[in-house]
Amino acid sequence: MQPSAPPRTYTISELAQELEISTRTIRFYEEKGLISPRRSPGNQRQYSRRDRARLKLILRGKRFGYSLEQIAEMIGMAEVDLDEAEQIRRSLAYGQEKLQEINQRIEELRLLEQDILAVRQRLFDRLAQLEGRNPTNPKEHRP
Amino acid sequence: MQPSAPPRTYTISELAQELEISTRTIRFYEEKGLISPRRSPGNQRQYSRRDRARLKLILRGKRFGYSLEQIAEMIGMAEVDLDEAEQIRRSLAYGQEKLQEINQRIEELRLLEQDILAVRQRLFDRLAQLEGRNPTNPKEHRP
DNA sequence: CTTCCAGTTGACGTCAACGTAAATTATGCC
DNA sequence: GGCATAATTTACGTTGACGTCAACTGGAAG
Repeated sequence: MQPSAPPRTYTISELAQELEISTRTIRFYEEKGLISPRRSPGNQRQYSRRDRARLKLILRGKRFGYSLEQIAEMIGMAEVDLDEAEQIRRSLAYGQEKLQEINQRIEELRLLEQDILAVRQRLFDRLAQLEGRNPTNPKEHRP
Repeated sequence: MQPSAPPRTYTISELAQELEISTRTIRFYEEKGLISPRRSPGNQRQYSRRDRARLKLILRGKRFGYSLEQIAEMIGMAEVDLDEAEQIRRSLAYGQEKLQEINQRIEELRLLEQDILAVRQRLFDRLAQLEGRNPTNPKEHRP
């Protein structure tokens, strides 16, 4: 048999470029305990596919207004002073909540859509009014 | 005919309480040009139903990670130095983009859901492993 | 009119989430 | 080895989004 296939790794700048964030940001996430990549013999960070997926999750969470702290909880990094099994149970429960939140958020997006549609409607009406009043001259106002 | 019905107004603290934000926050949004409530003879802010709806929109936008600046654009307060019609056209175009963004975001929420489900799956497996391995544990499964 | 609470305008403080700069070390390539 | 890139740590700076405090004013209840 062959030795296990070489798991593809990424450098920090590769990921930074692909995900369109700075290396500083990635290191910052590590400071906050959101990721913990392996290190090379020369102490350089080596990111696995899993690390990459996690970064994507973080960014996705951010785009929805979650704070890094909330994201950390979501991933299950909190409550480190519990025994592992209990820690996992808590994380599972937390994740359950988050899943429900997501469905609520989808509903909210629909509401946001309605809001924007309402604003558009008003703008549209106002525009028709403006243009309807001055069929020939786009700028003239009352003398 | 009756004189126009008295349009219901709100004080700043009423809104703050209802929307669960501070009065400071509301005034801050005004500083940033996001709302411009009328003033009473005594110079106190009077919020209309429209103002209230706008605040809700702002908060909703925030929950999805939009910055106040982006929200301002969304509402159509930018580019004040254009003539009104052109300004409205821009705002309409911008709104169109936002509507598309919203659909993308709904898709993204589905992805986020998948991410979390994946994390959960791993945690779940790990938990089963832990409990399966520990014979003193009440939840023993092995024969 | 006084009292008292709600509201107003500054001005300064704070905290999260990075940016930036400097000094040092690794890695890839000739 | 020698050189140019790229990475690492440390430290300080910045920006957005408010919080907090102070000094003042408005309004209505007694």
